[in-house]
Amino acid sequence: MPQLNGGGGDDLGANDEMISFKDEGEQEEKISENVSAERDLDDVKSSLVNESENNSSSSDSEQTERRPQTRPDSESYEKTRDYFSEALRRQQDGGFFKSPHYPGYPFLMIPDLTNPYLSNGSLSPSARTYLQMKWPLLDVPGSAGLKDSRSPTPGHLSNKVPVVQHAHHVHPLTPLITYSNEHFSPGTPPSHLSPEILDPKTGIPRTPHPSELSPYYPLSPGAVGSIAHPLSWLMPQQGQHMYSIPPGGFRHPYPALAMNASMSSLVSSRFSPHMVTPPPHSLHQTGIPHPAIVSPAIKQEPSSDNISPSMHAKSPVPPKKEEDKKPHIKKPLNAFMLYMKEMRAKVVAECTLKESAAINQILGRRWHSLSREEQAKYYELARKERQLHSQLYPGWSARDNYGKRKKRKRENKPDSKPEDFSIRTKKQCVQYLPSEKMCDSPASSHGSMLDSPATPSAALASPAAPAATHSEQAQPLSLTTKPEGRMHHHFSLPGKASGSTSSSSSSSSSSSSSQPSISIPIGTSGSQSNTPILTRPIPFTSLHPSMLSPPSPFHQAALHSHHALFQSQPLSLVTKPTE
DNA sequence: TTTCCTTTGAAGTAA
DNA sequence: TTACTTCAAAGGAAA
Repeated sequence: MPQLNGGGGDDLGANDEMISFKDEGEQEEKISENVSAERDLDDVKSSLVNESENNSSSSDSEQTERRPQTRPDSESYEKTRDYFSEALRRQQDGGFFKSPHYPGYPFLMIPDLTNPYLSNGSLSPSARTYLQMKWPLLDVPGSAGLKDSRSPTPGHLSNKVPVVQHAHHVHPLTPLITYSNEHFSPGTPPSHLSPEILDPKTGIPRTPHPSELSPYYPLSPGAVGSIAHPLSWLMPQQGQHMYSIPPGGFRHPYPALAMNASMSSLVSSRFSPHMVTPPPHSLHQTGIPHPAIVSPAIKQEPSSDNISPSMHAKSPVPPKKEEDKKPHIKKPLNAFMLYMKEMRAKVVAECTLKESAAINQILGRRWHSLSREEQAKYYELARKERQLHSQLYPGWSARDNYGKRKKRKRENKPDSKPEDFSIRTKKQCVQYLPSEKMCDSPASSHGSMLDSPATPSAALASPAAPAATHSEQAQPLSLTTKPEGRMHHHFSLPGKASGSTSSSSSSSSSSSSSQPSISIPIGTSGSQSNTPILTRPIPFTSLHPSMLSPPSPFHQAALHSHHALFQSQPLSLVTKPTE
């Protein structure tokens, strides 16, 4: 098991985030991955060709058209974020991470800047990218960056899937750039790096109008004039603050001073000037969003009672008004979210599915099918994101976002029996994954959490709950059926159960079981419960046959086909009486 | 137009 | 410490 950095206190997600599982299908998966990698490599190549073609032509008019001048901030940076995610994916698929140099760090997170050169003496692409991110004005050999003055912007991205890839420009930490990729995007250099843009019609370089900065600096309509200088981020003494500081958010008077060296190096390229001198108030002066910031205008999440007391206390402006201006700082993405962002497009392309719920189910299974190394890189990314986020918003707390989203109607109705899952599940189990579209994840065939009885609990182990308790591991695989109508086939596995799953379970449990559904035990947080009582109903048809429980002939057939898997695991069939 | 769905993980709260 | 809740992304579906 790869050890991540010895696991210090701040090393969230390192050792304990490893999900250890393996099954007999892993080899096969690897093979297919290699094939896929080759294919993706070809994609990268072709995309690069397309990119140059697009660059040389003014054919991005379509993209330009779909790029509103006053694009919502969030959209812009989300696109950019996607862009990076996609780029990251391609870079990975391109084999960049196929052979991690550091077993303990299977995911090469940060190039060794002290030696950002490849063995042959050339500057590694990632290092180049990083250098450019770190020192945007640094003229890095290799043309990786500055040539991008004309490179496509996030606006070139399609709505769903980034079209243009800059795989060779993108740093593996691209998800981290989400907090500032508008400004430091390697593939989309900020305007201060390329003060000239090409007139799409004439091709003549010209100074962009502020409104044209939106792809890079998605400005809120009223904030355009706030930009003092394109290089203001490098000139804090006269520039504006690029990143919004949550009202009352900074409890640390000098957030930048709280940075550790590594983080400051990581962050400095993007944030330091602004971190050093927090703005006098919460307003995002430039309107330049941080990816983690959602303008209230975009995401209406009102009610003054949502504002943290500290915000009330520290802000002279009335809560109502402040609320309007207060940016919504989003939570940093966790590992799975990063993975989702990266893989969603792929899954969508493969499966022709569009419903995110279904996609997410697949992604969830794929997530479990990932090797430890693959997961590790996402955990590491997530860790970096959290670090970066915490450095960016030292005073921010996840609690700040509590109540900003409409509470889901879920959970046990007060008048319903808490243990009655079948009654509790009001909503229909959507047939997310039609059988003919069982574009399944490797998980189902290569050892998803369900298919890996060998080490199921390990596969389900949460980073937060690194090692499933012994009791969990020892728990027999139980199949629980519920008779009739609201029958649930509880395919109970010993498992992880992230604490969050309780919420998921709650929401899921609101699913009606008019269709047979399979319930994956969620328990609670890995070490929290030894008894997987709670189950998460999964749409019956959304599951791979291997995930089906035996009661029905179909289930049995499926089970039979996977008997080998189950043979290795204690199996108990439990019929739950109707309650 | 808003919320739900669905996933996992992180972080928060309550007991 | 444990158990539970909320939110992060995504976008079609449903209300």
